[in-house]
Amino acid sequence: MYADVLVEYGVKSLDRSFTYLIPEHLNSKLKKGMKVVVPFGNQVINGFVINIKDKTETENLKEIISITSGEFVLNDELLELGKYLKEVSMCSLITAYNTMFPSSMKVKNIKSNYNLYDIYLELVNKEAALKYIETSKRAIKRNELLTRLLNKEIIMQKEYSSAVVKPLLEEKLIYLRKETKYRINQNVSNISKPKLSLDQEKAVSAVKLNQASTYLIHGITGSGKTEVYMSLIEKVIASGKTAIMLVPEISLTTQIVNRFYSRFGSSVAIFHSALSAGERHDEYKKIFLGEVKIVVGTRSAVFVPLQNIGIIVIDEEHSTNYKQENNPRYHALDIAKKRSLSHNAPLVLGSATPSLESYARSQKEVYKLITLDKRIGDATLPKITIIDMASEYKKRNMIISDALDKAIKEKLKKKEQIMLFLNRRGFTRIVTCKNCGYTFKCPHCEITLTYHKTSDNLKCHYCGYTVLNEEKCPTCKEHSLTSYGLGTEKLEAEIKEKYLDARVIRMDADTTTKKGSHEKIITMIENEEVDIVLGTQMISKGLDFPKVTLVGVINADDSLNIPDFRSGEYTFSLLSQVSGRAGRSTIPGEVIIQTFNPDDKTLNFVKQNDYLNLYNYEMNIRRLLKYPPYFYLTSIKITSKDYKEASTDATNVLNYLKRNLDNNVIILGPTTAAMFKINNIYRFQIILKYKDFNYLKDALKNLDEVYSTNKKVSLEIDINPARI
DNA sequence: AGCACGCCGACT
DNA sequence: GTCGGCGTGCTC
Repeated sequence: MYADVLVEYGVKSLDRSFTYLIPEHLNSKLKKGMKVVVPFGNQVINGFVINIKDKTETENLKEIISITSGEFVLNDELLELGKYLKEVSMCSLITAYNTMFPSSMKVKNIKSNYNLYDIYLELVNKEAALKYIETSKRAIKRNELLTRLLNKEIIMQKEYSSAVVKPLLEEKLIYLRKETKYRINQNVSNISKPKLSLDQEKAVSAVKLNQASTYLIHGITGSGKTEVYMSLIEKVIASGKTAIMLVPEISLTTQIVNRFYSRFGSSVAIFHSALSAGERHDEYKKIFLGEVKIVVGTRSAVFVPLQNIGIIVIDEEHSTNYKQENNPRYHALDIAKKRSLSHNAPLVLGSATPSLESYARSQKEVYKLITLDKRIGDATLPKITIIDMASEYKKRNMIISDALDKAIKEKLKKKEQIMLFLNRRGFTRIVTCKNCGYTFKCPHCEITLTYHKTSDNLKCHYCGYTVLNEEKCPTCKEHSLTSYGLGTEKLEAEIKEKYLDARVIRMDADTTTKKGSHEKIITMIENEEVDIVLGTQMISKGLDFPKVTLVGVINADDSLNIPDFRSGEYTFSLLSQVSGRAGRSTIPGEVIIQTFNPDDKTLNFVKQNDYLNLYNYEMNIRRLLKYPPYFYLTSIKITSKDYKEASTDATNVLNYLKRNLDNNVIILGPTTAAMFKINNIYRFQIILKYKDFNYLKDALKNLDEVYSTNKKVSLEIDINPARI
């Protein structure tokens, strides 16, 4: 028998299988979907079996050395899914299969055994034990052990020393029973499930099970989408099937998974990239063995080997986190759709601010639209005010406007909580010299450095490059450095100074680096140990604190000004999410948005909480400028350490595309990419706009093939990029 | 990806 | 004379 094997290198030049002879002793054991060790050239490497056959043309075959996949095997559905992943993301097949395994099991690193056990002592038979106790009265400990076992007590091996246990084992009076021990264990505490509102009931019954349709739940913040997901999943579980629930980021899995644990107990597994290798192995094992029915996780959880899937839910479906930014550049939504089809199961997308693509599909009835437009209980949407910072500047209010100041003082007096949102970490943004105009920039990325006061240094937020803060300007040696811009660190200092009695906490990438610090801050807010929470996007999503009644957006302009055609959509979504943190229970909430563009359309749609008009307004622009959802995009980045090489090859790629694509495809560029120089690598970009991917599929494949052997210049092809 | 093979330049 | 630079080609 022979096996077709993919080798472990995820490079394009090796993206094909090699045939090996299966040695006699592996003949019955080896199956496709398993990992193996094979000789390759004059090295010994890892491989992955994709096919087993009894005939071959190839001569001089080498033999497979051993099987290394241990307990896990990819099933037929997942083997097919891998081919699909390769197709939609243009990665090599082995890269596709690698991303589908938990990384502890990736072909590259094989650790012999991740399994953990609890070991219990068990009696072989009663009579022998009784006889032993009778005849060896002096063995006090051993007799005690046997007596306890006779009384049906559960005893773990580690309760007794080996001096006690070993002789009993040798005399075959007792034996060891191993029970798999999982690192993550749920505490099952059945909370009574809340009664659904009429709207929620309707939403639940609108979703038809056992049918591969896609639904879009457009539900405003606080409208109880999670409860709808849980009811649907409950129905699915009751019918004997399983469910995948995707959330956009790891910090949200912890929150959601706790709700799932208390509702569904031990039938829930958690799956995301921040689990330790051992934890991931355990969760994967539970899923693989069918011990759990529900998997809650981030993007990568869309590949879990659940069988008999009855529903897939993608919460916050607009989140760009569902698109992987590096190889393989897949979107969890595409994978979920594929799996929904193979399992004949509904796919449910939910968001308060759906992506334009998804909403457009719901308008064309490709997706079935379900709307939830009321908050749960007596909660109402917060009142939103827009403040013009230009006139505040004239009053010398550089950071906090009069209106926000008044509101903060009022809430502090009432002992309610306040959230301040500023989407920029660090202290100040730019440090320049007033004398000669010198600006500190990252030597590797050409990005202005951000000053961090706590560590008194300047950091590049792209590559992490750090220099000590200087007193003098490095070029003109004058003491005339000043800084502009505002980051969360400076905001924190300002707030602490301004509201002396308030308890303030900052939540951003710099204060949540340690494991568990994120949860700690959340607990502090929940226990009302803080009055003012300030932070970046981290505070915008999913958090549900009933005592928060005021949200202040310090500077709404940052996200409006990012150079991406989606900046309006992105700003609307972000600010709606942030605003949604206010007034989630009985006390009405209030939101104050500070900006230099008070007349901006997007901000006024946020103020009116008007998704539909944002949608219409944006769609008009997208249609005129030929952007998604009217056209699809593919971005091709031409990157190299050598500026000249990158530049000339960018032109070469352009010429190739011009020659090989018909005029159905619009070619833009090459331009320097948004982040032109990152980590000393220069990046040029070409954008393609088209209606049908088939117009460019072959040309892209050829390009990719040609550059697979180029060591100086590489191509990054991103189909449907989340950002350009 | 990694490694051998091979063909040119400057050194104990 | 030889050591070593990295361009090219191949791996069941």
